[in-house]
Amino acid sequence: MSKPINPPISEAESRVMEQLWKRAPQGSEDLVAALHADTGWHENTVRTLLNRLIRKRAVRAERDGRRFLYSPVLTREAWQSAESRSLLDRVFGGRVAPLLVHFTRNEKLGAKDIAELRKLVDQLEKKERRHD
Amino acid sequence: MSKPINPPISEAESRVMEQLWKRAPQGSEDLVAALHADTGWHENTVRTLLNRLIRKRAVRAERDGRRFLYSPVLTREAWQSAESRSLLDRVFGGRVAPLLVHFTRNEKLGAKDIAELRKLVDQLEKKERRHD
DNA sequence: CAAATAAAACGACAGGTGTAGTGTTCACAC
DNA sequence: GTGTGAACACTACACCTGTCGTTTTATTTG
Repeated sequence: MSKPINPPISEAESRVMEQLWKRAPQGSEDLVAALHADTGWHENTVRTLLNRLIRKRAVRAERDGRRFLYSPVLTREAWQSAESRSLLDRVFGGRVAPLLVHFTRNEKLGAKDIAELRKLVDQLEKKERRHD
Repeated sequence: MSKPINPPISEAESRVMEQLWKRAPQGSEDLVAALHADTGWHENTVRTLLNRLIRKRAVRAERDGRRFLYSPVLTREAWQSAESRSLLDRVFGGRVAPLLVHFTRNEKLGAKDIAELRKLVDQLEKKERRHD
């Protein structure tokens, strides 16, 4: 049983993940091209990041003839969850309410955001009543 | 005019800030004691962190006889804002709604949390109407 | 086959972080 | 005025990150 390790992925690494979440599998050529366009990174920078992501079990590489095809293993949702939870624990003592207060107070929300939030609250209340 | 630099403060450094946010100013003795109790850190570890925080302009030290008294310069709110914004930009593409959806969906909210959220939404809607 | 090249592997290096160890200073107790 | 000890300063060091450079290997082509 090889212990599954999933260390946090770094900022630069997450840029690579973004590409893979958009489309997968992809060969390194495409990844290098897209990321060079986005960030100016050198080819080897991208390869290094890919290898680090593989070591972290966030990406899988499968041979395709002479090259590799890369696919994400970590999902975007799982990553968002991990990062969100980290913020919640580190910065807001694990309590959701202060975090939500912070975001609703300090970020400019458009009418659409507010509508969406209201829908969420309605749903939450309904579930709460059903569940009491 | 020395340009004011405020690099991000690290995880360990934030633990020191927490102590200073609870009470300030404090001498290093108290800080060392509290953080040793909380984390097991050695005295010198705490001093190193304090010095790094001073270099980052997040903490101020004033002489008090032969010792120093330390006070936070960075406020907890400013730090929370910076960290939150960083998550928002890095992980949610700067869009608040998906972040809120994520938190309300994936974190268990108690009745109190929900009530608080509803109050917030009500306020937001009122402001929105006033402001249309 | 030998040369050219593309892809991958491996190595590098500076700056940040976590976590101390060692050196220095200065008031105080003789 | 000398030794002691608390508080501070300086140094260390391994690991992570961002960012490549260099070397090896496999493939294509004249």
